[in-house]
Amino acid sequence: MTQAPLASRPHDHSHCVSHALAEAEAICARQGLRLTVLRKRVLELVWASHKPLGAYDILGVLSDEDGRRAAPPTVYRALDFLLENGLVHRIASLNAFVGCSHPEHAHQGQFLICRGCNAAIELEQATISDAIISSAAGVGFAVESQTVEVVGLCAGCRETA
Amino acid sequence: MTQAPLASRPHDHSHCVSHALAEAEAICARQGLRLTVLRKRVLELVWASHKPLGAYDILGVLSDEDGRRAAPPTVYRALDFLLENGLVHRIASLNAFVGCSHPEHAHQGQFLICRGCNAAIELEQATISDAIISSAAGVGFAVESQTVEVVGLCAGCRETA
DNA sequence: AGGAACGGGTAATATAATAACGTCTCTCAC
DNA sequence: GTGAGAGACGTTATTATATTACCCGTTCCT
Repeated sequence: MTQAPLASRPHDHSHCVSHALAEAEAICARQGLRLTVLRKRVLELVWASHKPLGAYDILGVLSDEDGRRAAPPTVYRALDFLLENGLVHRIASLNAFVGCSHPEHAHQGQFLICRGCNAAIELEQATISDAIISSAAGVGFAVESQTVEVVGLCAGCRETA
Repeated sequence: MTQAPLASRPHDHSHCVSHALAEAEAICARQGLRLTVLRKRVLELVWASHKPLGAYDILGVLSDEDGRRAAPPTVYRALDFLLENGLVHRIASLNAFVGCSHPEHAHQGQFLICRGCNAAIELEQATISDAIISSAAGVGFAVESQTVEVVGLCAGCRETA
């Protein structure tokens, strides 16, 4: 049994944030991408917790914090950039966004979403994607992208309950 | 290799529709549920093809066909009923609905969505859900519901391409 | 300097879903 | 049979999510 992921247990969360930002800087520098102030701020907000955050929540914070009421495209453009470059994931079943735990390499996220604490735990299990790919192949279907989003209770919330 | 599912190859689709409606009637009768005219019509529309259909598409058809402009709650209530009773599935990544191929028993659908023809092929593979459940268990997470939605190309569209 | 590419502001609109309230019609106990 | 309650559905309004179109300024390249 592997160690439970950080998202599902108490931890010094500021490490997550600073680590994610530093990694984003490094990746963008390496690939010649511009991590602008806005994009960095949006990434920071998404990483503010392990709970997926809606675009309009981000919009609300941005609007509050600098007085100027930000408009949707501002946030969606930043999110598009972050998505395209693998720095955040979109959770389709929640219409929300969460920081990517492993931005250093391309991958499809698999998410465990706790209905107790709302945290999204990112997995990257070959057993799951392999099962999907081979089941699909069995009916002649060629997989290009996968969405795996699971709702349930994380270890912490199960104890509490 | 199992036989390719109907959704992914040419077939007499009217059989799908009449079979689905008959099965829905039977299930509702058995469980004392009321498959009203509206609910039946919505189910029929969802089954009109194997392509997931948006709530507002359904709304459009209903409005057109009987002159009275139907309102969103009309459709959403019918869809809620059909979802609760396992007669249709919702595809979160498309905000759309598709007829359930196996309404006779409760299950979570797994979907292969073809980006060529837009058809959604429903799977029910234990290998996939088992992989998910055991990966989740590995981090102490108890699964309650799964969303598995895969985009790619179906057998027919691969040939064509 | 000229101009393409990019980032981002702004207004409007599209798309998806829900809330709140009213009415009608069953059904069932009495 | 009648009235109370439940369920189905109409109607209006509102909220939530996302995109389009257009503009402007900066940067970078030549």
